[in-house]
Amino acid sequence: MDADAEASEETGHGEGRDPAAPRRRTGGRSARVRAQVLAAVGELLVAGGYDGLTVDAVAERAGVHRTTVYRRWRDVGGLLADVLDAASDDTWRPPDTGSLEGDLTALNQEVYEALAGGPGLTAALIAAGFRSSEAAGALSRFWEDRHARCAVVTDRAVERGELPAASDARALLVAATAPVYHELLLLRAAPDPELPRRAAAGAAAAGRAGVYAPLTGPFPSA
Amino acid sequence: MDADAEASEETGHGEGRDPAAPRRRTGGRSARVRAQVLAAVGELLVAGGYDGLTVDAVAERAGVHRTTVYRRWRDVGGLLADVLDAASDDTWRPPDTGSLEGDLTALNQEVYEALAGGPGLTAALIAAGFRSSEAAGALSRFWEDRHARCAVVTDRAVERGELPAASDARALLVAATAPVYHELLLLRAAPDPELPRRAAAGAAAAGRAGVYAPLTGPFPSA
DNA sequence: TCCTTATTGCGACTGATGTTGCGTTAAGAT
DNA sequence: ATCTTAACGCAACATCAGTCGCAATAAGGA
Repeated sequence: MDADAEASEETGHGEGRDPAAPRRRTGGRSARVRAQVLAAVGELLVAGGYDGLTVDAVAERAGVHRTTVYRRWRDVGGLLADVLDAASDDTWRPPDTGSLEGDLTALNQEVYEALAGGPGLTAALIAAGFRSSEAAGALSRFWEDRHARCAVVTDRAVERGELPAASDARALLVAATAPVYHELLLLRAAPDPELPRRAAAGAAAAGRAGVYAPLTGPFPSA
Repeated sequence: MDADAEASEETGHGEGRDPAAPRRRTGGRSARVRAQVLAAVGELLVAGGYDGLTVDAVAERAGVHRTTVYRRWRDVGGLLADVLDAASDDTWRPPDTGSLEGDLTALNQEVYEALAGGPGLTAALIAAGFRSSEAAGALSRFWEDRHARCAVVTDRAVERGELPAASDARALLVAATAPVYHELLLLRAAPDPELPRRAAAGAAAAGRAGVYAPLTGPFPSA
């Protein structure tokens, strides 16, 4: 990761700067190149999936030389990692349907639609995570962010009395969504429109049964 | 797939054979080459993961020429598909611990141990499924076989009264195992020794609640 | 044993991928 | 305006993946 990572300090110190720290030039041309390249990545990805995404194709479509892309992003994984980081500052919120099972079903529906229709962006990013450690890291950050935002789903369910207190939001969310990813991505099963609802219902039932509450008794010790 | 697939007929017909069907030579040298190559694939895979598995490396380690590997297996995906098919005729049986949750936990434990320790064989095969359609097909066959063998877990649970009748064995199995794959393979979370048991408990609780029984009432019609 | 030919070995070739050295452009500070 | 040098463009180079034509080997049947 040598793109971005601009330190916010060492701007006006003048004298006491580290001689081994070159000042980045992030304005003007560099910013324009970056924007062109990231746009080209997105366009090529929706056009031809992961397999159509080569460094050469990106450079050509961005109107930039191959070497520039190699030096700044190293490989396709680095490109996707940058795209993912740049697109993660969106305003996504989990759905609020009024019930735990409804929220989880709606979440699964989003996952289902992102994965069911052919070679989509999501599948390409996940596939990239198996090739590039940079893309894998960006994916982990992306998912961590999504899980943090989804914690409110569990909180609301606890308030409604649908779940025992102190239920593990992450485990519940994984239980609900993992079957959808597993069926469509790993097992490559034929898309079943009932899958989102059924996986959500399973996770919700397990949650109601207290599987994701670490302690079922009233004594938190031991 | 042009390796194996030896037709069992047209052995002694003599006169009426198809002129466009060349007789395969599966004995002696060809069999030895195949064994050497598949062994080399396994050794390289446990040594360096998927990224260390190139056709050239396989050929060199097997003491075989590159062209031979390209002609018989086409690419790395074809190699892995053949390895997977050759290794699938084992005598694997699902565990029988006496309870549904115990069986699912033991299954998840196997998955966990196959995925938790570094870049294992399983992860390499799954990663290959994202690159080669041949490897993806072999993986689908492998998983279908495993799921069929695991149906007995659900049957036994129904007999014991732990599950309602006509529970969907596949959906239950996916609900139990998917979180393990998802955490370790996609989310790349730190291995949690409690994960197999917890995921199994969640699926078992959902199963007990009747989520995987299509009809809860006693009337199977409509 | 001999004959046919499937299969393998060999080397040359093409194209894609990734690297390096060097000259040019322009960002940012003075 | 001027200077320093980070970032870019360019071309040559190196490496790897994959294919093709041809000769050598050996499997399987007569």
